[in-house]
Amino acid sequence: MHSISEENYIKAIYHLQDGKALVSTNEIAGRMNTKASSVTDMLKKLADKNLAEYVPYKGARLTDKGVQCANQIIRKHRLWEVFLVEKLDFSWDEVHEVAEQLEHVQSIKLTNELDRFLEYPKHDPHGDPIPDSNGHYEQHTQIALSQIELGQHGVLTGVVNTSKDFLQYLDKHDIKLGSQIQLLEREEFDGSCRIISDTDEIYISKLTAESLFVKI
Amino acid sequence: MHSISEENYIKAIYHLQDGKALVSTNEIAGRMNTKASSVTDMLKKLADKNLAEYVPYKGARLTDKGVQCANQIIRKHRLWEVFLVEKLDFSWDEVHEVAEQLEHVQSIKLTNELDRFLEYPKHDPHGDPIPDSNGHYEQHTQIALSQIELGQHGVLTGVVNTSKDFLQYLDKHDIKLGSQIQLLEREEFDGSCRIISDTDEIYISKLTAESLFVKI
DNA sequence: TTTAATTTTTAGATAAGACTAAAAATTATT
DNA sequence: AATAATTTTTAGTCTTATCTAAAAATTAAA
Repeated sequence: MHSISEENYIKAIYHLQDGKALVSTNEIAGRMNTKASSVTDMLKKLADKNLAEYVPYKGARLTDKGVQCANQIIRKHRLWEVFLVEKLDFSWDEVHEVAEQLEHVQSIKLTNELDRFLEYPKHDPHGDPIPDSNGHYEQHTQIALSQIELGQHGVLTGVVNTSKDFLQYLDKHDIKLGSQIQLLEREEFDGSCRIISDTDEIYISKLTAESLFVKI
Repeated sequence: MHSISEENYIKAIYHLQDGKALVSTNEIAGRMNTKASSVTDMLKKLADKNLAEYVPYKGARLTDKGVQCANQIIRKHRLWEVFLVEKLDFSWDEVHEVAEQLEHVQSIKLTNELDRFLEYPKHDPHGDPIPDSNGHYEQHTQIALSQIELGQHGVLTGVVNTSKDFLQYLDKHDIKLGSQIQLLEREEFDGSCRIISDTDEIYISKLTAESLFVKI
């Protein structure tokens, strides 16, 4: 179908184009650790294949066909992440690199059977939604833990910070997707919070509270 | 580590070199659907990397390092085949193509965790042995069904013919790896056999009997 | 054992994808 | 608005892995 390189560009543009009319060559180069000239070459190719609209000197954006393609890659990536964490005991911070490889395996049957085997998960281990076989997904109403009211509780559904250090910090405190979280107290002067995660009472910083998303 | 192309050549040489002192360029080209000139190029490269010994005009053979590498690729391939059949409901004849892709994913942790998840299977769905993480495997004592004595029984441990048609034929008659098989009768004039597979009594041709291997 | 047939290698070309350096276009600044 | 700074593209090179066609080596046959 498409080369691994093409797929990686499609994915990068998809993640960058959120809202924006056009994504610039340099933005793509930055995200992919490549040079602008390489990006230009690929944008022409993606435009030829009707996967992206490309306006020289202005940037590019995925066509509907390109978005569809991106959704399938993301679907595979996130399903594999669920598999690695739930079945193979990987931790949050270890899955990405391997999922980057697995997402390029071409077999519609493989993807759909994996989906079934995992019992049609709606979100990956970071809380990001998993598109179904038609590319559709529900963006759940999540709110940052730093935004909810005192005493309120919710279920951890996602994180915005996916750095290794942060994910390991969460693991250490046994804060995981699906954890029941209640906000007990918030210090006004520094925004730090006292919360209950499942049964443990812990203190978290403002930055952490802003990085955790819950469904209320 | 090694490119996908290199890995495919290593695998091909490994399967061809059984016993033989050297595998010829043309044999490799034939197995890989490529041209002899491409094989020559790659043999030089593998020799440079100390993965194969290459004697111009004579052929090549894997070094110990090459054999080790081949075993790891085969280990991954066969583990994925088990996964596809046991967990994702693939049939025998559907797994190969997908496993060919999955075997190139680089992550030692992935391979070993998959092995654990599948409970350290000793054989793949075709009965071929799966090397352990050190590259060792036990070649079990299997014998063709056509060779055993009347009345004797065994467990189906492998097939030599892996054509789609043959595997589908076996599925149709519910003959699968691990099936308890007993030889009831053999016609001398054409070598066909009457057998019991688990609970079903069926007739099979000489060719089929020669293609089924059992552990007695 | 000399010629014929086959196999293998070399030489040169091609395609994908990435790079550097220079040129061109765009945006920002005075 | 003219110049400076930045961004983007073009042109040309490199690497990997292929291929074709021709040359060289090996093997088979007369």
